[in-house]
Amino acid sequence: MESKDKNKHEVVRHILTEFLSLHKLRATRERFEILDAIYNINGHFTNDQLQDYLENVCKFRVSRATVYNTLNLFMDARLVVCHNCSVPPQYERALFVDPHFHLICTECKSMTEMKNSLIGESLKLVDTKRFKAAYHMLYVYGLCAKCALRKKREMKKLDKL
Amino acid sequence: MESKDKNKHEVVRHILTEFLSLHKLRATRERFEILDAIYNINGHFTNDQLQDYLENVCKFRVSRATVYNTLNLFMDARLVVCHNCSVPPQYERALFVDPHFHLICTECKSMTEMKNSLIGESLKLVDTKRFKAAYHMLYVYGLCAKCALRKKREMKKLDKL
DNA sequence: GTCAGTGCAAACTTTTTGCAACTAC
DNA sequence: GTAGTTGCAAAAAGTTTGCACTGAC
Repeated sequence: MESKDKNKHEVVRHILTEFLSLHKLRATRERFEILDAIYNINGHFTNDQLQDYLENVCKFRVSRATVYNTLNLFMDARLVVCHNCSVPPQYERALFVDPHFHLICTECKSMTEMKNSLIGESLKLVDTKRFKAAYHMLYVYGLCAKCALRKKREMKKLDKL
Repeated sequence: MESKDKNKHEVVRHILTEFLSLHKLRATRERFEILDAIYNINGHFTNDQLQDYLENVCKFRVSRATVYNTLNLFMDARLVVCHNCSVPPQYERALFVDPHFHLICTECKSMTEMKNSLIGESLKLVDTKRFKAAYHMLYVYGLCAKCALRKKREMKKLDKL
């Protein structure tokens, strides 16, 4: 593990420790193992994929319910964000990621990232009296290259009928 | 019904007719009743709420499966958009709505709208070669006023322990 | 007349819950 | 020791599917 990565893990573990202590919750091994796993995975993952990763890569068994519970806890702690655009939902770490938004294909439901630095500024306009904004998600829906091509072909076929 | 509203319904019915004909799908009564209902409802609605509205307000019985099927069809036709941020997902008409984005409370999951005219411009930058952008959704997560107050009180309570 | 679309119920997937056992504090 | 947390299995919630019937073309 690189020293930069080691530091990343230390930072998020510290945030979790603080959060647990502030909310009078317990520092269980499960919570820290799951946190480590999440900050080792690059990109998006589902509940199931996280459980598989824990079992196969980290050699750490957890129950499905605990993964659910822990992901919810981490979302409260702002350590993880959830993308509900697909079923099952996909999760992603909230810290140590470059600002980006998501391109979602309305056909195949695939989700890809695109780097972004523009939106953040506009959001400062959000009324802070009636709503305390913490973070935002921008989803751009459309067609990925593959599906756009396939759809074009299907349309041509229909025309010929 | 106002003449503006009547026109709105005619426009979306026409779009649906075109879409169905293009895709060799059938113009069933169900599809048009559901379309009318959607463009009468203001704001967001769930599958269930739509079915209730159809039954109680429109006096038109449809099966749950048909509501699911039809909403999926309307999403393909870009007549409806879906917000998956909550379970069950909420739908909203895609046309005849002012540009807006959504404020989602991470505590109570409530979703409110905020008018917006800024984001659209930035999106023109999305690479059109690899992804054909059609529309976008911006979700701002945070705390609604009610939950922010409640959380603040809870924190104070914890401090006293 | 044909076959896409619908209604209904059953099946399936995903998430939550209840309870006994465990363990952080 | 107490009570929060976990694992497991059962239940609940949400969505899809199979099949017989209906109705658009």
